[in-house]
Amino acid sequence: MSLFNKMPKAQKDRLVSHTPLPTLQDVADLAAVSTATVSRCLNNSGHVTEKTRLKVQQAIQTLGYSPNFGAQALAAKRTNTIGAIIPTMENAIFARGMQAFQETLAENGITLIIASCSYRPELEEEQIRSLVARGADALLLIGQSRPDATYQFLARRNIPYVLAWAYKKDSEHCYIGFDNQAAAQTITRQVLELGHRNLGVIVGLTQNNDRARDRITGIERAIADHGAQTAPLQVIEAEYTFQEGAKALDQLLANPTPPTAVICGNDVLAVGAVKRAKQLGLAVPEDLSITGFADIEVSELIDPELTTVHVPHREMGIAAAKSLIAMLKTQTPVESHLLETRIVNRQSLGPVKPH
Amino acid sequence: MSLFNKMPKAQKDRLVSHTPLPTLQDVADLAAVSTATVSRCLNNSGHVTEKTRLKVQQAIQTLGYSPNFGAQALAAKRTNTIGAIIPTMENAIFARGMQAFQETLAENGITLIIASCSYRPELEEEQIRSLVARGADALLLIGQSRPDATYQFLARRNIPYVLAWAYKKDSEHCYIGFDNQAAAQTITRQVLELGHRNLGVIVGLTQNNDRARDRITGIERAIADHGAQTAPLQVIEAEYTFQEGAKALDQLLANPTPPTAVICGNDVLAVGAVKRAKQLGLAVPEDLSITGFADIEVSELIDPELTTVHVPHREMGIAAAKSLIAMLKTQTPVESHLLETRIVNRQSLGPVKPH
DNA sequence: GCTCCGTATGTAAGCGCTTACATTTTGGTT
DNA sequence: AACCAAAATGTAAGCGCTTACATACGGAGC
Repeated sequence: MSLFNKMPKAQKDRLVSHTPLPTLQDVADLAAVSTATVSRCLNNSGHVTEKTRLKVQQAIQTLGYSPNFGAQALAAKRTNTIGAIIPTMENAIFARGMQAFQETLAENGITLIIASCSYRPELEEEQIRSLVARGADALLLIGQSRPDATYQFLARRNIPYVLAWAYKKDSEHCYIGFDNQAAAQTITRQVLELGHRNLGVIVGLTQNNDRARDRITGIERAIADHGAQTAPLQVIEAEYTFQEGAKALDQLLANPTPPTAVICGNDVLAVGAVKRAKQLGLAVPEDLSITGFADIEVSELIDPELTTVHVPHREMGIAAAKSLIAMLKTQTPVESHLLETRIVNRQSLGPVKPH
Repeated sequence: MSLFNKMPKAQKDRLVSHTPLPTLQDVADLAAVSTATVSRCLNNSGHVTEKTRLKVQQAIQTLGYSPNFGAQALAAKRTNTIGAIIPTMENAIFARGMQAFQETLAENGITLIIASCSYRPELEEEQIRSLVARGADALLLIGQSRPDATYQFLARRNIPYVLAWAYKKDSEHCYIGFDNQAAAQTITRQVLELGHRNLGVIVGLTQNNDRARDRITGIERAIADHGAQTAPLQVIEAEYTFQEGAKALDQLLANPTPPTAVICGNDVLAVGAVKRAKQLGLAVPEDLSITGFADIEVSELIDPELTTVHVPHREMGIAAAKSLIAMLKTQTPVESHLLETRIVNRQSLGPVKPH
């Protein structure tokens, strides 16, 4: 125990460089009102005369008062904070949506806490607990696949959440996203209609990633529906980097009967594959067609530009924010929200080459 | 006033679907110790027997206890939360660094709150206040240019901060970054040494962006130092998108004596310019050399691959996190940290074409 | 001028933790 | 067995807000 700690508070204050911050009480004193009135002004919860409101505002100004977050949270039992746990911030796939999400929250006076889980479910679990412990009033989660215990944890704590970047009809959960399977099915159908009969697939790692799995299902279904004879489908899983996309293409091409079209589960892999194809002297799409998924910026950068599935990233982020805010306000669940995807026809998909 | 609100608490509890969450007191009761002991276990602040620690842990388990954030923050006067305000999450320039930043914070039990300011200083100011009001213990800010009042606000509240993505010697602030000017100067020197005498520059909007300004200064200084006769430097400012980079190149090429080399203030613009050059039928680097800055992923995607300035993004994010944590722990300022950049020679820069 | 009532304001009880200080326990010495 | 310091644990006072309820106020209606 140091001497310092034994000092009376006033003496300490003189030694410590900064004076204590003004409190609600200080504001109330200066404005000659009660703390309750000041609090009412701050949260504009009505029942305050214009005149007193001005007095209080004045006092807040001169003192440079700013509310204490912990006290506010403790007393009000809410933090005006929403958490989001995404696989990674590095991947452009989430960047735009999260940006819109954050902007929308900010417009509503809500702060975003963000955490990433590197596609590792146990880390996600941990981050969920951590964000809740940090006082997140609500959560944005990506996709659906996680243990029941996690959902129970959230229910027990009465924490609203939405599952974004995915959609499922008639679910107990609130989805804000698009139908990965249908979208993949549609673009695959288009590939088939261009005469391709030998398809290759490159997707992200499907373990713990329901979106990637759904996309594969969509591709398979399109092939089954189409009926025309198709060579057995080769599916390669790869991490979300250009390099891995390139490597995956190599694998696909190593096959004695290489595919004439490669459907990729996301733009990053697709763009990596396109680059590799060009390096190998293959013309895209003349020798090899390649499609993407997500329509992120790079898809327009690569030459040839990528034919891909457009996903309304910003719209999704905004919708997720609005839904969460509504849930918080009404304390009741909110309907899922299906967003439309569409195919952007650019240059990387063409008809199959006649022999 | 509804009937509900008049009920005794016990009756309410029976009506409301969820029972109240367990508190520290509940844990203490179950473990048959005092709340102080439980608290000491939670914050492992020593002085607890292994035996009691186990008892407490047990009780926490069975109750599913999790501390109340507000109460903790209020009593401890800290939130274990660090805020970051970056221009945008969409831009890959910050993504990797922020990812590393967040990972490092998480390893140290600290949560990241993130906000973006769209390169608008008044919004940044607002976000700073907002994050502080949300209880951020410390802040990461990008670059240096902001009003004195902002720094005073932080000083008054005793909030440590680092300025990242930039560096300045002998500053009162703590910088964690690299020397934008020196890096730009070095790559420009290399361009000049390859015989180029007519240079063009494409940079981000310099208003409110000291990094962009520093890079221009570096370029100008390299030219001045080099001494050889050089055509007047054309500088175009552009927003951080591929499209704007392309447009800027058009502007540069519209000049009667177009540059033989274009130095770009960042990779996004550079890559946009490369794509445009190819569209115009210019061979890169044979007809036109183009350099970037940042070494983000796309620089390896474009063909030809970009010669650019490598910035240690992850290292910077980690260093920023560590510095902030140290400041929080020691309550004293921390030294600035200069990170090294280096030029990555790839394909987009070549010797000037002889006539 | 008095009553009544709706609205503005005040009072004060927590909210669930942390931590300084007080007290008890432990175990090594004599 | 008595003593004592060190270690473990307990006690209780806040931390700075929100909000249910109590009270004061002021104007309308008589």
